Amino acid sequence: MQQGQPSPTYPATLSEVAKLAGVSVSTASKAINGRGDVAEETRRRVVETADRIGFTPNQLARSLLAGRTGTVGLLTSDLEGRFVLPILMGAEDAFGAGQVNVFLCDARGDAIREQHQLKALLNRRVDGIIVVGRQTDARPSLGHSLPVPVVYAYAPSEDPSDVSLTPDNEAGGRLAIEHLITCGRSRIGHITGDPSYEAAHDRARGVRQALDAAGLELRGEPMFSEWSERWGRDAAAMLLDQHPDVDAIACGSDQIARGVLDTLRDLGRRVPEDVAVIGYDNWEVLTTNARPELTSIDANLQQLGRESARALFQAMGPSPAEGTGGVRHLPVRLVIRGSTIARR
Amino acid sequence: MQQGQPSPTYPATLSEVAKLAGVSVSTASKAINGRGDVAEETRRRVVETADRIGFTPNQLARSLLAGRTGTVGLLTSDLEGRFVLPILMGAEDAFGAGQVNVFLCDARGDAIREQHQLKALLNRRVDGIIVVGRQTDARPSLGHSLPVPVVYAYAPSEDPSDVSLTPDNEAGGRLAIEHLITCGRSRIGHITGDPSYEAAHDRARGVRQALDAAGLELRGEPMFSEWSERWGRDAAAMLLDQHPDVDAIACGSDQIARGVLDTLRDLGRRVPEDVAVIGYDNWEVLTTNARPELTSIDANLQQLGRESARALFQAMGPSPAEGTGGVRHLPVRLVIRGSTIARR
DNA sequence: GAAACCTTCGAAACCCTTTTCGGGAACTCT
DNA sequence: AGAGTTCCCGAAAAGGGTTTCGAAGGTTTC
Repeated sequence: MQQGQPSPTYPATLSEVAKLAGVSVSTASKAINGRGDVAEETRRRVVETADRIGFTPNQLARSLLAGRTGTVGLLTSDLEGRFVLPILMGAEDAFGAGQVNVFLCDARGDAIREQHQLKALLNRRVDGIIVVGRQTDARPSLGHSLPVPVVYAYAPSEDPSDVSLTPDNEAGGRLAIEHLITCGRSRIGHITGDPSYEAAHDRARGVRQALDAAGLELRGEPMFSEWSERWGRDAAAMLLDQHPDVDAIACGSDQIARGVLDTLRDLGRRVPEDVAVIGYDNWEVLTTNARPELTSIDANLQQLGRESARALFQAMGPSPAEGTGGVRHLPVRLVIRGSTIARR
Repeated sequence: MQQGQPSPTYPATLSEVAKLAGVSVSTASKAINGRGDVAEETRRRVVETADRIGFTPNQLARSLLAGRTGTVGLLTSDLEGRFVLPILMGAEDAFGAGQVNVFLCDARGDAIREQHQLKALLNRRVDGIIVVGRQTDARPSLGHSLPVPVVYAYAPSEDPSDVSLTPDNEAGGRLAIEHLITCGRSRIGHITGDPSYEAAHDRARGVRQALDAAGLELRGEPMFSEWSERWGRDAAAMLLDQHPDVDAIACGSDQIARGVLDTLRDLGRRVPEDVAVIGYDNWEVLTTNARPELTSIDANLQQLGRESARALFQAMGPSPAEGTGGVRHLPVRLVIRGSTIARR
């Protein structure tokens, strides 16, 4: 079935519309785009014809002429897409759906591949590029010899004259501790992840700052290892062994927090009555299914995406607004659930 | 700093290369693309010049002429990207990185928005479209009046003459049960998710088939509700209450399996010694951090992406190979971990 | 020496749309 | 009636590359 039937071809071209309407291509163009002087009757006839045969202008030809394509490249090395997808959605929002389309390229963490993808994007004449990393550690700049503006999201560029947007992890650490203090806690431990991630140190620094500000001391040292539930379980056991009096644990990720919750349950400590627990990332699949549900810090990634898109848009515009370079740290948000405040 | 310095412009055009090399544009084109008759010495000179000024052909112009753009649209309504990203990566693999670029559009589950995005993709003259759903339930076809081929991945099209690729959930259900039987289990329960998902029923059907084939009976009925840990916990409690003798539980998702594991632990049942547990999806963040690590069924999504890309490529080619329509169910894979076989 | 042939290069058309500019027709004013 | 306006419309160029075809020049053959 269906065979032999030629697949429909692309919509008619402007010249076909013009021929059918009995005008020249230039008149047809002007009639459709509402530009120039075209008699009302002619315009109506052209538009009608265009509608009838389903004419839509070829963006390729339009882009070639205009020098702008209305496309943006999203160059990522975030294999899982936990960061890149909210950012993509935010970008789509900011650009207005359908106005700008996004080429998504995954460099798989490979610098060679990244160069390759970059070149492909430039050959397609994208109007701008957003680079999304998978860590908040600074990454090498793509350089300033590119013909289009670049915005670095999540992972900032090493070059301070680039435009970078990244979540404010330090503020996140502070926010977590301030919340715990508000909940009446004072004997607080901190279990976090891989020490090779700057995010871990930034959050730990925020934790310290908030504790200092409140005149409190951390129970033990911040515990670094890896971003896993397993480590969360093990670390919680160690922490409770050395500091049995802790009444709150701030965690560097939701995964770690899940592990911490497991250990607390195993040891018969009630959450949040005996020990409050707060996670980080607000990864819903983990937070909303925990027992009890997990309070967490949300990095507002979709917002980050919107802001990145806005910054790029700004840089793509006619007046690129000098001096906007540097790393912008975007605010994070506390999401309160049952692991820090008992359900009434 | 940096201000006043004009941002670098796009690379030189072919005519500039031609002028510098002292030849015509047509000769330059032929020299660079290795076509036509060009003297070796001339070719060398042109290529050298092109390299020197960093010439790369403008894909827009090339596409306009060729009628093919080397771009593909990925139209998704999978908000979380759990399915779309492996598929995207598989597609990139199959196309060859840099050869084909992918426009990723998120329709947010809105049909109007989908039409909008579709139109935008067609105006950009994509060579083909992959539609990715977030469920394996059949979805409305985009129709056959499109100028480019369409492949439906994960969510098949309702129209059997469309090309659809989806994981074989029935086989997955069978595979899970066969594995449990191999592990020596015979008193098996099945806890699964939202009954409005066809995937839940397909998997349950596979479970039945494998049990029938082995002459076994399911303990109780398959339990449907939602794809959450919470439901997994509650359902496991109910199942163990009514059928205390179960020695294995097949779960409809990894989230449910995590909940089941929690309840088993609370009730003091050892896993896998007393009760074996198997999940579904092989969502690594959940499976590898469970206690014990969770055996699961992997839908091979990256493979699905590769196959989708291949199918699209085939359909995009000169001989679209009639009669390839219909739903292809791709094989799934068992990933064995500690929740079904005790560590030695 | 002329005819036939080969090699190499360039002019021009083409893809599709937008925009500029000029010209024709109708109309108004003196 | 002739000059000056106004109103529409179309020819042409531009954007950057590819391809076809013909021409120029040199070489071989009779």
